[in-house]
Amino acid sequence: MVEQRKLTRAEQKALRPAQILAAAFEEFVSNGYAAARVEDIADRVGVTKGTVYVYFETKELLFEEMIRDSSRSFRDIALKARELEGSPLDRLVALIHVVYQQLFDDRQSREIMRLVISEGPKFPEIVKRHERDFIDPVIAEVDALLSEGVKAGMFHPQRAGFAELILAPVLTATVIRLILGDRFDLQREDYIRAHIDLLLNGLQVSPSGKVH
Amino acid sequence: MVEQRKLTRAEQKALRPAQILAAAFEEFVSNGYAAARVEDIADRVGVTKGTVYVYFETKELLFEEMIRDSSRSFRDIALKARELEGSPLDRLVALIHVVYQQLFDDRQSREIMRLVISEGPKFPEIVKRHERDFIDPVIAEVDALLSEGVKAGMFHPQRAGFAELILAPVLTATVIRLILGDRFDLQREDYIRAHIDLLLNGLQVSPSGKVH
Amino acid sequence: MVEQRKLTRAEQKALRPAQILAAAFEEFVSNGYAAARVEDIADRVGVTKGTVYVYFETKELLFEEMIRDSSRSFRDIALKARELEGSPLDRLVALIHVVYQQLFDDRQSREIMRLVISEGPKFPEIVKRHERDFIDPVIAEVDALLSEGVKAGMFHPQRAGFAELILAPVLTATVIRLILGDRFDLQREDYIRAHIDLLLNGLQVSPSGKVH
Amino acid sequence: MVEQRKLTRAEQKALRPAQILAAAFEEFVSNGYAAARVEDIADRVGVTKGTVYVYFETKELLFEEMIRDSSRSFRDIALKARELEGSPLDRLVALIHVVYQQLFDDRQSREIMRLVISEGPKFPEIVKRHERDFIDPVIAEVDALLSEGVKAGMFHPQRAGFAELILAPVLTATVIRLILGDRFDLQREDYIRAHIDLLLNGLQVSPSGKVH
DNA sequence: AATGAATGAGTGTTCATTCAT
DNA sequence: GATGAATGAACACTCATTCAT
Repeated sequence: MVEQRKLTRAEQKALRPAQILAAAFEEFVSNGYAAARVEDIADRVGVTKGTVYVYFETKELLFEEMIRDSSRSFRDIALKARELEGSPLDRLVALIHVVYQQLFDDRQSREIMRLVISEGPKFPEIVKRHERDFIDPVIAEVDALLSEGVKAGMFHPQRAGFAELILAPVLTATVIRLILGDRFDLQREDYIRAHIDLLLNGLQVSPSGKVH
Repeated sequence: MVEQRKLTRAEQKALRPAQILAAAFEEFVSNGYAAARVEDIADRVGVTKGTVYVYFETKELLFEEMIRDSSRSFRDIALKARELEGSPLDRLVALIHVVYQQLFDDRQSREIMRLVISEGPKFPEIVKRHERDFIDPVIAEVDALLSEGVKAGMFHPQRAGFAELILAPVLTATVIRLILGDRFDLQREDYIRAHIDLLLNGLQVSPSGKVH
Repeated sequence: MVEQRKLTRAEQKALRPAQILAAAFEEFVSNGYAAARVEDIADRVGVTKGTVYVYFETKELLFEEMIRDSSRSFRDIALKARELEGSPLDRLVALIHVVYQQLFDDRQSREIMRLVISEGPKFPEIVKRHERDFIDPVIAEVDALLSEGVKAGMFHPQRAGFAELILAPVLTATVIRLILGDRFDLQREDYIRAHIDLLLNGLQVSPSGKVH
Repeated sequence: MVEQRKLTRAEQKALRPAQILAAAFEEFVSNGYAAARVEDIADRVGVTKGTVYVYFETKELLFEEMIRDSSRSFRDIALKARELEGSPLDRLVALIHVVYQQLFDDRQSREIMRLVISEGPKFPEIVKRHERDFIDPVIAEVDALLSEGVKAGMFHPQRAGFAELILAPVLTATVIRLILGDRFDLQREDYIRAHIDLLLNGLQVSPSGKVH
């Protein structure tokens, strides 16, 4: 207790913003922006409403800072994508695994995605930032990998035109998980294996050039 | 428009529910459930708040009925899926096209998807209904097609395990469109063609059995 | 049905006001003036709100007419009081019985009394009418009886000064019944007998002139 | 009044509930539960509607707490009844005086009685509490006094069967006062004297055992 | 006469925000 | 910095009343 109090006085206050942001994440995620109550956020931290306003000017600014704060693991996708090594194929497969880890597995990322979808129309800034910081870089990275693979003769040029197609199964699994919650019961490992296998090799037994 | 003032009371009345539901769709889509105002819905129809309550008991019930009402083209996916004819491959391709039309192209379906994602936690009934009426039937239909194709020796058994993978590109495009709105600029035809091509034939030039 | 319809067409309408007044009595009694709903009154009759307004201009006027209409058995007390015959004592006893019948026994009278107590401050006219038509005449009649009895040497002059004292037990029983409702379990006959016995003969074994 | 502005926030706050309850008493008494407006209660205190809700969750709970709070002098009847000393006769007479003081004289008690009569059907809890805390104890006390007096040979056994009869004149005077308001002009002292005299000695000059 | 759709003025309640302590 | 009492602007919902049919 002696040491805790020493930490407390000085550090308690330093921790406040982070505590409030964490509480805000939970409340905004559970209720959405409009229905979340500042008082419930304060209660979660164990302080009163007024205290929240000491650190954040308005509910709106708190929301925006919370989104920024909770997008960390989101932004890590782009970071990790850039650090990959090996052949284009290896890096593609590794990148896919990264997205499963950072997006599908990570509750925070998933819920931020929900909030971007639901509150986007009201907070265009947030959408733009996510586009700039996450979507665009990842798409760019995938595009680079694909070009490289095509140049190396590994990937079919006409099938490497859309980066979105490469990651679609992760995004789809994530969205379904957002919608169904705990009821979504996916064999994660099998799904990822099938994802990569299908992506690389295709569904048909006798591949044809026919386009439908 | 020419004979609009000919509408009798009785005709007016018969139209009211549909008018209100249409207005409710716009308001709930723009603002989300909590932030939408019953009065704005009424204004949109050109009536007063009280009139909305003549037809819908509460804001909550209005929301639920609006979701049900606006899910029509959503539910048509499952309907149309069942009517397809031809080889498993033909039907698979046709089904994919149906989903682009009914989900990706259709603003109503897209926005309902946004609302299911954002309001789902608060309206579990709605999620369950969508799961039962849309998600499950479509997954089942795709699964049936895949089994049939495998049996016919057309599809690789180990790559036909997850129906979600087949449709992932449509869902992903839809979600990105929800997030980016008008800024999402996709070459629809090329994307669909690439989707199907990649799905059937795979990305790699020399397919391998290697699993990553 | 044949004969009923004949009655219906012509008489249904003649009955409407009475039906509405009866329904209004129930609703106003159950909920009080402010909380009663015109629509509930209409529902009770099996017509729509508009019909009530065909017969009664406003909720307020309906309330007032209902009170007037339902005060019949109330007003009969004064009427019956005037028709009594016999010695002052006989008439006094008979009058007491009449009040038990017309007020304590009669649900309508009791509930009108409740409404006069509760809505009186908002409807002073109603109170004045009740004072003039019921309270004053009955008090006057009792006073006349008492004077006569005193003149005849039957009643103690100093104990015959307040008519209210004579009827207090009936009013009290009625008020308690209003408050407790079905939980009020009074041995009616014994109570009336004790009322009259006590009134005439007093509680003390050795009466004294002492005043406390 | 001189130092009124000296009140600190804390002191103000400590007073608020009592102020609101007092204001609520006036508004509920004047208008009844349904017609009373929370805003008028707030205005009376000099605060805004929101402030009332800081202290009382709902209008209904405010009403119930107000009734409880304003029933003090009501409950004192039972308390004072238990502290009486002297012969059964003395105590009976003293008890009657107590009821005149605490019920007939006291505006708060009278108006609470009005509210119990008018709002009882909607607030059965309140009625039950009043029955348990006030009606039953007083009846019990009077019954005890009567039994004692009968045992002591002071009271006629057959005329001492109903406690209600003993107090009926007070209740009756109170009810009439509730109905007539300021127009009720009673010679209080004479009435009380006549009440007790009549109760003890009876109306008849030559008492008879005859029962009517 | 009867209907019932529509109105609009209200009313209870909520909640982000402020500010004196 | 932290509090929490107070505010006031909203907002869902109600209901007496009207009126075209």
